[in-house]
Amino acid sequence: MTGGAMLARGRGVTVWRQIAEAIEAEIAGGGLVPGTRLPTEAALTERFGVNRHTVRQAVKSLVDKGLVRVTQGSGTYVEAKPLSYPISTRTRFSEIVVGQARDPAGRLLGHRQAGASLEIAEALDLSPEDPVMLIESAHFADGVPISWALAAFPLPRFAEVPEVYGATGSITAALSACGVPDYRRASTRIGAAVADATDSARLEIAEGRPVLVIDSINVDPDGVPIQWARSHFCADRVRLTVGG
Amino acid sequence: MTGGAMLARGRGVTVWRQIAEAIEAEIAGGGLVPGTRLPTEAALTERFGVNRHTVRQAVKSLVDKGLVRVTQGSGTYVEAKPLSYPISTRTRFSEIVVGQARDPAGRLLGHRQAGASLEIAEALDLSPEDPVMLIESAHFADGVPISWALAAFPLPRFAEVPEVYGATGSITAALSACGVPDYRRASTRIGAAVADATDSARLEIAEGRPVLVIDSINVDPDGVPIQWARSHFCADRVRLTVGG
DNA sequence: ATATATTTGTCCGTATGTATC
DNA sequence: GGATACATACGGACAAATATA
Repeated sequence: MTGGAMLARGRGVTVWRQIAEAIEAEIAGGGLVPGTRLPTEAALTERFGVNRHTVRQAVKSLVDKGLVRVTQGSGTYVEAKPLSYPISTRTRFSEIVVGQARDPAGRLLGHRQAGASLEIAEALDLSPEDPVMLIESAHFADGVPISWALAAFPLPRFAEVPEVYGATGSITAALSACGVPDYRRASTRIGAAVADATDSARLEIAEGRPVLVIDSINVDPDGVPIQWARSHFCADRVRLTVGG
Repeated sequence: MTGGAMLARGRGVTVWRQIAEAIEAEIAGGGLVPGTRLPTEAALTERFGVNRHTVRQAVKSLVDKGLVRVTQGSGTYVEAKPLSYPISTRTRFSEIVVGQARDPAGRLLGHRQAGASLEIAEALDLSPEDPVMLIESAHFADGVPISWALAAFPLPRFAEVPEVYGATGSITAALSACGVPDYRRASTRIGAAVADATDSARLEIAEGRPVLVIDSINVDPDGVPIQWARSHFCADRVRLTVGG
């Protein structure tokens, strides 16, 4: 038995592609649940009766499709299916995650006071160099990093934001503590980039993977801008939706 | 005169970064209009009194920021500032481009009849393998590629789409010729990826640059799905906006 | 159409300052 | 302090793509 019984050689479909499709079918069919580890390269090599490089090429194609993630020294893991992330006037990270039966978390990475840059000043209707509170945070679903963000809040009104956010992991709670019971999304700009070293570390993805970069402005019920944010989403783990 | 009078060495800011910021300031200040060519590497080398490699690193950082584009053998050129692309129920490429004082164009790359894939069948409310017309097209602003798309239309209702689109470069005109005077966007899903060989060729960008991948469904006034499309936007040349 | 010059891309090096352990 | 790794800065040669005469 030389293995590779299901492989059709010399019929126009490369071997690595057949292997990739076989694994993909297992994932789609539910045989491989998100989070589980794929068989090792050695095991796949034996199972399909091919060279290790062929298996690696197949796995690489699945990585490029965002279906699996490889961690050197650990193994290859099935990715969760992308989070569907609606962009609306009432966009709340935790509500979106809970709505898809997953467990949200937010973590404060750091904060500092600074003068508003030109961009932030314009977004928040301030003058340049007016004091703002900058906070960096990371956001997770089921423990997997989804996004990280740099956000700016006008001072002195929102001086307590870092403290409350650090304790609760919730922007909604932090704003509420500052006397803003509700807020809504006033504008959203969406771009894309490739992950740099920071994205790579915070999102636990390789440099060069795609990220969605979203600039947003939230306003209070009176329409006064209270938060500017630039969020970096791991594009492999999220699909933004608007309308329908 | 050894050049580089405005460079501050040994003060914590690297030389290549100072050069990049100097060029960026010229672009922001209007001294370098979009489309114009930057001085050659040799010229910048002399002007700043540094090694060519240092200039190249500065230019590379501007490329990564999407401010300039380099073409081997030709030069490096200032990029146009990104097109602001609103996503709404009434999204029309040509209207958006004209609204920003730029010149839109659409080109038919190819078309073929095929059976609907699972994804397309679901989007258009058909059964799998029902006949659809697939067309590939590319879209430009001022002659610069902005996006390309694969679109599917139900048959036989939209058999004439390729012919009219090929002649006019307008989806609106093609649908109108098939008896659909108006249509609206029913759903939009946004993801991101890195450019593959196809994206690279059609958008005239390097492989590995970011692209925005947008799946959209358009419906006629009765709410019947008439078009599914997967568009690939050059992320360096577009910012999607929603709301505000 | 062909040849030449121009311009960027890549590779081989060397040396130096800085951060880290 | 010493060892090490890494990014920066510089020098030169040639290849590849483009522009031009």
